Amino acid sequence: MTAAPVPTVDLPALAADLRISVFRTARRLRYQGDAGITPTLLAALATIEQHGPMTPGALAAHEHIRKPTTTRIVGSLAELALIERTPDPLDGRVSWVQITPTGRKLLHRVRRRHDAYLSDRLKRLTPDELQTLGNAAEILDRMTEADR
Amino acid sequence: MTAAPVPTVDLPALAADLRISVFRTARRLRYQGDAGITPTLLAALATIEQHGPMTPGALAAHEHIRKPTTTRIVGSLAELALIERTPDPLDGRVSWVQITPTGRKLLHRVRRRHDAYLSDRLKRLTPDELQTLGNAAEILDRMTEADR
DNA sequence: GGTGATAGTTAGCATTGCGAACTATCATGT
DNA sequence: ACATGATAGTTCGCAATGCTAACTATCACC
Repeated sequence: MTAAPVPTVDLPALAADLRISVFRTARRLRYQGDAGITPTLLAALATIEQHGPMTPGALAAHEHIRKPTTTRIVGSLAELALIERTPDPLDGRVSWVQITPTGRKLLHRVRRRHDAYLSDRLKRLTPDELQTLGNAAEILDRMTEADR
Repeated sequence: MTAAPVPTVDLPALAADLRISVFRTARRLRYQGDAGITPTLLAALATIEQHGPMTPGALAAHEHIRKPTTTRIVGSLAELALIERTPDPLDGRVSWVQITPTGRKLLHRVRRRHDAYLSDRLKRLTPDELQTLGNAAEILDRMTEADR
């Protein structure tokens, strides 16, 4: 299945294909996902764990979402006791959010066992294909991170 | 950049990573560029063009969406004059939708030049990385198509 | 002609993104 | 000290997009 090297890549075509593939896959994942947590919250929680304590503003920048959206996400995560908010002692405007043990546990549990839909489908792929998807995930992350 | 072959693939971890990456990328794409038609409508329109005249039910199956969602999408596309509905002459329950010249024009225009955001970012990648993304798109399509 | 299956619609809900406008706090210049 | 403007976060309301449940209309079949 490994295609021969391509001399010239058709960028617009790749862009169109990728857009539709990613969009459709995301739609499926949103509604097939179990995990007990929505993709939006999961992504935010993962970011908070990965970067340690951070302000809502920093979270917004990382997730590429606007501040009002962040407010709601942080509120939801806090209500689920997955994160904790503490006010900044020096600057009364800012607050800090960090993951709680509960949040960490959920995150790890989700990572380990709760992705049945996706895992089932991944199981049918070859190691090469899995490798490709892993690399692609990393590339997508880097790509969408690149404009700040 | 090409990682060494991995003996055992951590499937759940890959699933979690992929879920988050795809989700975040989709979110970025949804709110970037465009100006004219939403990703949902675009994907549906592309399917209708690709498969020729089809019933709303067939569209639902293809896009993996439910019938009420299809009703709304078809309604929106028809209102924009991008598709046309005609009743089935033999079966009073079914109707057929097909793309109009206007719809085809929009679709092609969008394909050609509306992906500036994505193309810009793709431009910064190496040919290897582009190849990986192209392969990944194909794998994702195959993977999400596989359960009907 | 009655019964159950099928195609599509309507109604209502939840999630998740946005922008505009607001509050509270801080920093700065006079 | 204090007005002015910048910054962090919130509230509000809107729009898109998915769902389920329940409905209508039509068909297929005995």
